[in-house]
Amino acid sequence: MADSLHLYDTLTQKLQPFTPQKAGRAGVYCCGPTTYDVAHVGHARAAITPDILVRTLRAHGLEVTFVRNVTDVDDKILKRAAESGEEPMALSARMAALYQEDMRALGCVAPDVEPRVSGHIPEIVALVEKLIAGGSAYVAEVAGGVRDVYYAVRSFDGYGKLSKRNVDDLRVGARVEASDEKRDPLDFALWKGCSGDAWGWDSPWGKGRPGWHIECSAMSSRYLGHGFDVHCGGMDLIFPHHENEIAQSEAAHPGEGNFAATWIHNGFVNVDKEKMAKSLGNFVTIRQTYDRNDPEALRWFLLGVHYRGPIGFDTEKREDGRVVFPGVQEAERRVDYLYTTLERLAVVAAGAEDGAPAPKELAATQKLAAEARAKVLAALDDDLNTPVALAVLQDLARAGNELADLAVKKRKDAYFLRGAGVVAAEVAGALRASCEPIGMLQTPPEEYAARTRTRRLGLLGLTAEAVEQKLVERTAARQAKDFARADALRKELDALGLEVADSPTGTTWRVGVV
RNA sequence: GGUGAGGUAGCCAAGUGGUUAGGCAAUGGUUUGCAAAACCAUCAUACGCGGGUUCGAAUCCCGUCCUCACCUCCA
Repeated sequence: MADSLHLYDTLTQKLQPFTPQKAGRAGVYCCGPTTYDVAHVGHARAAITPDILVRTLRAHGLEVTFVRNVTDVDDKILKRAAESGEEPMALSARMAALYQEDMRALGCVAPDVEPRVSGHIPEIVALVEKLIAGGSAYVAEVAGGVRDVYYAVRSFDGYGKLSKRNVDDLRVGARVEASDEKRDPLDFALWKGCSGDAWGWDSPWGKGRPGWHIECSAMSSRYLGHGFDVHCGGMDLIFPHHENEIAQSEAAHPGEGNFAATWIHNGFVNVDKEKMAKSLGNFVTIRQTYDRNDPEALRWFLLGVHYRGPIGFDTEKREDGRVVFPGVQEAERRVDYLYTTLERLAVVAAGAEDGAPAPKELAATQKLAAEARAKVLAALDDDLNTPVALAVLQDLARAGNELADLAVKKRKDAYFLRGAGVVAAEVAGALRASCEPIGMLQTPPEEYAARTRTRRLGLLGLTAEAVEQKLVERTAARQAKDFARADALRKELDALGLEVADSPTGTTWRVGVV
């Protein structure tokens, strides 16, 4: 596989063939959340990108160690906790749990290791000591006997190589804070000292907290070693976060090569062409989308655009005041389509007979099914091109529906149905197998149908019983050939957002995407 | 100012030298007691603008306009 997967590497700014550092294995590190608030859609995108990468690597048979950290010690956490009177670690733990829940619902594979800063203070302290000993960092006295430790940016020759900046440019346009403690305005904190009663840990420099950046150097090294395969994160982390990680890690491992072999960075989620961000106040939380739409719809929505490009997230305010997310709604209809296709195929597949020959007119469909997973993997090999992967799935699903339509048309042709059933099973299997590398369709169809029905009925303020009652009435009217009455009832249900379908085998209903 | 990412048909979005995705919307059709869903067809000789290279350019080169992001916390 090593030569089929190509990833765009931020460091070299080129599409690079992926070659594992250790044969048969891959180490992936992803910058996880700082746990001071609930995650928004931008965080979902940042999580789903490494998810696709890890799935792709595993689909190729590599043994992947996926590390995603939790930054549970940070000034923002301290500030937020102080506002509400909550203990900082309690806030962190609460937000970390919500984050994990959000990502699990999104269908993201769980990290193999999910290290927290609070559990790795000794590793961080050791790394800072090493940097001081190597001349890359220095201790600075702050008022009141408190001591900080700073990284001396100019001591590292490669500084700026990831973000394509040079230190002098930075200096000119710098809005970097100069302070008395820093020898150079560009220097950044490795350890921030604090007084006795403040939130902190003991260290050789007195009580304090780790600076931002150092935790990722310490924890990635602990679990993946220096020079692991892929480091992921949002594009806004390139500078300064990842630049600083490189400086710290490479200074601590002189002569051991690059900190990470490949850097991939996902683009932003935009609202009105502007980056979704806490500071702009234009963010929508992941849970807000889950309230309205299925988590799998959000996944489909996010995969519809290549990870490096911007993706627009629209919100629309309806007359009744409710806010909807048109893009995610559209995605939910697509997800419905896929699950419905699986259900239809299952019906046809139930009529399969072992060894029955596949009908000639389904030869092209069989071919599509046989090739689908390989096509999805080929798309993912091309720098995780998920939009192309989705197109493959839709082509296959269309073929599946064509088959199901044909089976209805030929419902009296027992010979055809036995063979078509075999093909239907092939298509359904291919659909599932092709969805697996992108984490779609991982729920049994009936479970998906049940959970979306429940959610949508709730949004509409309806109960299944009320709907069923209307349908009983309508069925009676239809049997009495009172079509005027039947249509009136249909109209009524339709206005409520319900889709009623009459078929030879009876009437079914579903709630449309709301 | 420095650095980076983008501008593709009504909308979203793949495509990086020659047969080019996929989705949404719209219109027509198959099906249906009527519908919905599904399927078929059309919309699609589109690629910010101006030059150039080439037998041939959305794709390469030069110039130019516009948008966004990072340079401060940020996924």
